[in-house]
Amino acid sequence: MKIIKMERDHTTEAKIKDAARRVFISKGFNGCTSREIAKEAGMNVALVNYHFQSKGHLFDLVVSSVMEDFTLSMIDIFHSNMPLINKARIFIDKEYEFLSKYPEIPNFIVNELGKKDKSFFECLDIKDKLLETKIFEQIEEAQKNGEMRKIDIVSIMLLMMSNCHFPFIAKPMIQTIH
Amino acid sequence: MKIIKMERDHTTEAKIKDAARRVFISKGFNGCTSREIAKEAGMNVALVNYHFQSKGHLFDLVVSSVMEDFTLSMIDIFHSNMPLINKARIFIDKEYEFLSKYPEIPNFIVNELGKKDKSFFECLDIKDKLLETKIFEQIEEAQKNGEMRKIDIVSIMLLMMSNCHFPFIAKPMIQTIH
DNA sequence: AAAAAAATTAAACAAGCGTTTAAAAAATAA
DNA sequence: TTATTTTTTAAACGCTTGTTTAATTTTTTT
Repeated sequence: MKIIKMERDHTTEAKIKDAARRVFISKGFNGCTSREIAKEAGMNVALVNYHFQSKGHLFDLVVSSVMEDFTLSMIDIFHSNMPLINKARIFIDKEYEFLSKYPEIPNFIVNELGKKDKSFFECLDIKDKLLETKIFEQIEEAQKNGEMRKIDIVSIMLLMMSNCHFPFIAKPMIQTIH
Repeated sequence: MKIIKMERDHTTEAKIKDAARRVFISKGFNGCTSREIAKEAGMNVALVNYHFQSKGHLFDLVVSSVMEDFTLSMIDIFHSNMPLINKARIFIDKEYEFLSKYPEIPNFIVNELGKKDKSFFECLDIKDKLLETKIFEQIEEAQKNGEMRKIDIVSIMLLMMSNCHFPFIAKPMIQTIH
């Protein structure tokens, strides 16, 4: 293990992590092997464990990385001072932009999150980051002013995300039926 | 292999298939083992292969069974002579009823369908059964009469299913964030 | 340039996998 | 009953899995 890193995207570690991300996302934790990840990275199998201890640990790093990507644009929008209706519009736009780029991620998150220990995700502090955002106060105010019907934010986000994500998640099902 | 079956729900075959259904749905094909299924059924491992040839074949049977359950209530509603708006309401009600009973199924379908060979699902003739339904003509008529804005049926179903299924699919994600 | 540390490799490890075998048990047919 | 077929079993098969080892190559330090 290096002490001073090269901080480049082409170190062995980075190559393996990138390969792992691709493979894990498309096949899931149980659907792939350490050897497959190593091959995708063009590396020897033993290097996976040399640099990342275990397949499970590497997987946790990938999940963290994916969740970060996933929540980043979302948090950004919520932080801004735009009016609520604009936030909703831009949120949906950004969601589709993200989903077009990484169509496999919703399914990956939804799938692999269910299997993992809940406490693992607390350290990702997604909830905290969302709470720092202005959106909650904004919604509360809009509801007081009567500009918006009373519905809690979780339901709102659920509705928006349902319609954004589901088409990507259900793509194989739709292709089968239709 | 029996020639004349007992046709009971308590034959070895039925017990194994039921156990397999439970295990496959909650853990996926790669997430479980033949031994696990056998144990869940209270049977010897070898019986799985004796009665069902292979793990893969048993899985295909489970997928077919699940897809049948999944589409059955849907098809039923579409076949009826109700007005369109009632069909939509009852469709949503039935979806929620089904999803409350089998909350893991949407995720299972969405997940395992993506991995399978497409041609396998053609024999399930879901599309054919949907086409036999009156709903397509009904929609076309409603759109001609101006009772409904022009939007194709696939999009309609996608929207309805998005909002019904996504909450169940995304449950672990929501629990993590919220 | 020599010595020390880090990175990479091929090979092996035990454990678990799906599946098969061959013998015992149970059910059916004669 | 005896004979025959079907069902169940424990054990083993070959193979793949994640991981480790020990030797080699590369890089860094002195």
